[in-house]
Amino acid sequence: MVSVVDAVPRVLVVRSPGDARRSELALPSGSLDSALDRTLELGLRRRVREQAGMSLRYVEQLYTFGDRFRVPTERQGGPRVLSIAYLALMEAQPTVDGARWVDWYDFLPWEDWRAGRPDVLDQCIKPGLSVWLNGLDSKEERRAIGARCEMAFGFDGSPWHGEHVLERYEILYQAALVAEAHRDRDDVPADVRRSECGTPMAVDHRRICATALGRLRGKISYRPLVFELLPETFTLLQLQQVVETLAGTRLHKQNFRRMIERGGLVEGTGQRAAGARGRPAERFRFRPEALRERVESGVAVPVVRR
Amino acid sequence: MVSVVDAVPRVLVVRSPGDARRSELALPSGSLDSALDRTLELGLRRRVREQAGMSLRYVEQLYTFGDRFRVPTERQGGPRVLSIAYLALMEAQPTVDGARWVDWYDFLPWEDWRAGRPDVLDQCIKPGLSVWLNGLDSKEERRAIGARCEMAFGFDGSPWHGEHVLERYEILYQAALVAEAHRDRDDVPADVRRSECGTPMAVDHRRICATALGRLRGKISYRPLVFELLPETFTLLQLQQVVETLAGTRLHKQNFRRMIERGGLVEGTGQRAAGARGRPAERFRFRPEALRERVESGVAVPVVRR
DNA sequence: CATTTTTATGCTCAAAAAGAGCATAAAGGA
DNA sequence: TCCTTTATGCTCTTTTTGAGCATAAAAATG
Repeated sequence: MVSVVDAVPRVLVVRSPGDARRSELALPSGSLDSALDRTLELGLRRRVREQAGMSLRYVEQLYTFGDRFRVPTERQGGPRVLSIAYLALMEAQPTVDGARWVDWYDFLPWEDWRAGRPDVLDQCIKPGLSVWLNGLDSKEERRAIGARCEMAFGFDGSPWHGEHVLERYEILYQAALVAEAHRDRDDVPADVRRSECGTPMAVDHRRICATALGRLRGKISYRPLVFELLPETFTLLQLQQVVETLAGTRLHKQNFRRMIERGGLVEGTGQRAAGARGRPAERFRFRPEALRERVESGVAVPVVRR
Repeated sequence: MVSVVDAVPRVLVVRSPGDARRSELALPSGSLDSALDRTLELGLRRRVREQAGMSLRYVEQLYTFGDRFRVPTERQGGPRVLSIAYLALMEAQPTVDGARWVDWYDFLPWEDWRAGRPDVLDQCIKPGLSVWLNGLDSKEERRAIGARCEMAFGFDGSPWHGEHVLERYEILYQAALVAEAHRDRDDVPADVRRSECGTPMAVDHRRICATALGRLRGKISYRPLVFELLPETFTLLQLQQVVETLAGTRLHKQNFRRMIERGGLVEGTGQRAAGARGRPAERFRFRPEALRERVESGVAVPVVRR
């Protein structure tokens, strides 16, 4: 469950059950009630309604995670657990009991380029990956994995691909630069406790967050998802900030406005927003009819039109 | 499992188990062996290796299907079945026993626009949907669903969106224009046996095919998936035909060539293809290093660059 | 063998879109 | 009043797209 407030992307987390000393931050979860739930998505909605009193609007299935020993109970002979992760977009709502909205980038700080290149990249990740690479046995492996790191993190002039979030997390996990790797694996020597990046989460929930952010970044450019995160009417600056927040980068204001307006996804209401700092902005609303008019985005697929 | 041969997209199907009279075409499937398989994907690969003697290259998780009564055994009190569908791309290989490569568009004929607007659209689908719409009770519902049909099938000037494959299948299923609807549901009067479109499949496998085609169409434009379906070296016409085959539409040859070459994803080998009809074409090969140089596709996300 | 057909490939031209930034408008605060 | 801040309009250049003409190099045809 994701929302955006004040230019901060927020994800709903709870304290993981279990003993308090080792309690970790976790995504809300629960098991499927075969008898009650006609579909997986309806089951999810029912659970959220009952437990958090919220009714979800936009929901999409993200990925099914099923690696062995993914959850600790499997190590003690428990059954194989499959987790079907869903992504829900919403306006922020007050939370009940243990649940909190937490800045998504607390968990993935290297993904936030809005204030320029994030410090953690040069302070922790680049040196950490170097150490890891040098520790690898085969020269061939060093070269291949080094290239993979370059591509993923945009080192040495490689471009940064916003949507490769999962790839970056996987690398950090393998390099034991996230705390979860130390927790889960035996092969990390205790003295190699390298600087760890970002706030850890329970089980593989940080991987799920990374999957979700990557999916979202890939999708905002060709699907009108952002409007799920905004109120009924909004200014173009609000819209821009939500996109910036998810994309993790700054946008060119005038050109953003031009594209939005040309796309026709949005229409002015004539009202202006009050209370802000400078000149008041016009309020816009999403125009779902636009979806019917819009043409294919068509990147690199030049169709013949007669 | 998908391959492309001679400009025909092919999907591997088997005869569904069960008694021969009611035998249907089905996608290959099997259940997870918790003990053997460390990850879901490895389990899939093992199964394909053992049962079909093929080793898969590109594999991606598609979707997890979990509606109640999706498989018939659930109606007789059987356990809830979750199916985690995967999409694999490969060069066509000889098949074993019951397995066959079947033209994907046999199952989804309305998706193939390569030879112009498919007949089935005007002959079956448009009239069939009209009958269905007129049979709906509320006027409001007729209007809303009518608009959804227009958008999905591009009636009345709405543009055709290649990747909305699943949406179209869902509509046809609800309108009982595919045989599966008659098989699964009780609410379809037997006398309303409207003309049915395409070859039916077992269980919800045609829905899975639709999901896969939609995913593939959405993804080919920004990920180099096509090369998984091609041999080591290939001509630009072959490459174009594979894209056309998946996109279900014709492309502009010269511009396609220009885009491919500008993208740098491909490099000439200097060899020329023999045996063809006209002037022999140069053979190209995929250039994975290009991924490192490529910039973001960036549709509608105008980043500020300093 | 000359001619036709077929496919490959190079190149041009106009229209549309993207990238960058200047200029003016309209508010609040010092 | 003047300064700061945000909104919005507009220009200008560079790229990218969409369309199609022209030529090259093979096989097919007569």
